[in-house]
Amino acid sequence: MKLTRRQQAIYDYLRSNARQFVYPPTYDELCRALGLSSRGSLHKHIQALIDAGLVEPMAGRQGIRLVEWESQERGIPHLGAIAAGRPIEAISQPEFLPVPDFLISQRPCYVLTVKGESMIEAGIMDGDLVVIEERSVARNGEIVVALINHEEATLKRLQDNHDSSITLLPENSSMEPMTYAAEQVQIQGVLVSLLRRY
Amino acid sequence: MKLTRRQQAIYDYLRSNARQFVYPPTYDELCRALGLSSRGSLHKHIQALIDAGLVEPMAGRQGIRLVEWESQERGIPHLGAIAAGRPIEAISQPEFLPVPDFLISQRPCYVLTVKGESMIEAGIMDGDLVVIEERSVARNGEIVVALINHEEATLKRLQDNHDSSITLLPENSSMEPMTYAAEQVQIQGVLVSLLRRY
DNA sequence: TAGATTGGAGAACAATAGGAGAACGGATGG
DNA sequence: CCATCCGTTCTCCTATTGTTCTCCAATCTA
Repeated sequence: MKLTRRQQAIYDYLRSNARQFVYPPTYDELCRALGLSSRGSLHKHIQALIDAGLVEPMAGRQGIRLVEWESQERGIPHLGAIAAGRPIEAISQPEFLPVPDFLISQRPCYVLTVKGESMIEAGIMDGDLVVIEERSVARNGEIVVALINHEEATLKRLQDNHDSSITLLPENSSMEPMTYAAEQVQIQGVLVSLLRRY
Repeated sequence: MKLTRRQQAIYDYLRSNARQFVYPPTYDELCRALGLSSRGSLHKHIQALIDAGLVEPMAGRQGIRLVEWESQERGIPHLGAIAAGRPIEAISQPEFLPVPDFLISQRPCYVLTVKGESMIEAGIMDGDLVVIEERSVARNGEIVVALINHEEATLKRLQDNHDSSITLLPENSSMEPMTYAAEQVQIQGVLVSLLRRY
């Protein structure tokens, strides 16, 4: 069964913001978060998600509400791999990693696998997992996921030149910094932590 | 069985404040702590937690109350900091970090904070947290916590020269490998993963 | 243009989660 | 034996929550 636009939006919201709610949200809370003023309206959408098997109601029939589909471990989605100069290589079905709280921020996060050596001098190696906070603005010096010309994604240190141009600095002395017009570069997230398995 | 909001909140409270109570708390004490004025109300919630197997009543049937369910994952102990050339600088009271399963090994592990830059070319920076598997033997090429002359601890890559001598390789081109007689070097653990906060 | 679909507002309803408070009975200590 | 303390059980109450309905606007579609 196919979802309507709004149903998809609500489902996406639940998936990416499940972590924000300490306890499973009530309809009222979701309404507020989604900008609705009627529980009845929400209920129709949620019901559609339940019918589609994407969400399930809480066991205790009331007082509390629904739960994310793969409820239990509210992990961070591992969305794919990022290699300098290419779009993010998405995994078809994101895997959810149980990243501990002290390695994530308050806002929605996701995990990417780093491909390549462009940040090697910042201690970010090929194959490392990076936790990225979803954000469209960043401060100078932060390491960001940037989308260039709406197609290439890359992980670089940000340098805002304050003249409508932005320079992305690799941390690899064999690579050159690249400067772009500000409108060519979109910030997609900011590095908050790093995980590496040996 | 899933918990209601209040049950979850009470359970969270018990988990995070278990240490405050020298003796297991009475219902009255819990009521005061939780802002309740009726033991009866509390009892309903506690009973739900008992049914869910999250808490169990004290053996001594009366006078005392419930006990934290011990099976909760405690996490990995953060034992202190390791700086090349010094003993491990222990924290007086180890903090337990909830490290996810995919970042630890089957055997006992602990966490150290890395001080210094001696492994910087292996992507291990000053301030990083390293998860170490407790082990007294290691293979060539593994990164190990080694104790030298029973006093200096250091994190280095291991090279067994197979002639009763061992070389510890820093990953920093401005530092020199050090070679020791095999009996001077004790392996204390092997690096299994790395965590870094930005 | 007419009908169907989608998305939302708001009222009304039934169920219960959550709490208050009283009472009971076992245990304990003097 | 009495005074307490403490877990337990009971009844009663209320605000909140999920649910169902009806009504309406905007958009899509034939």
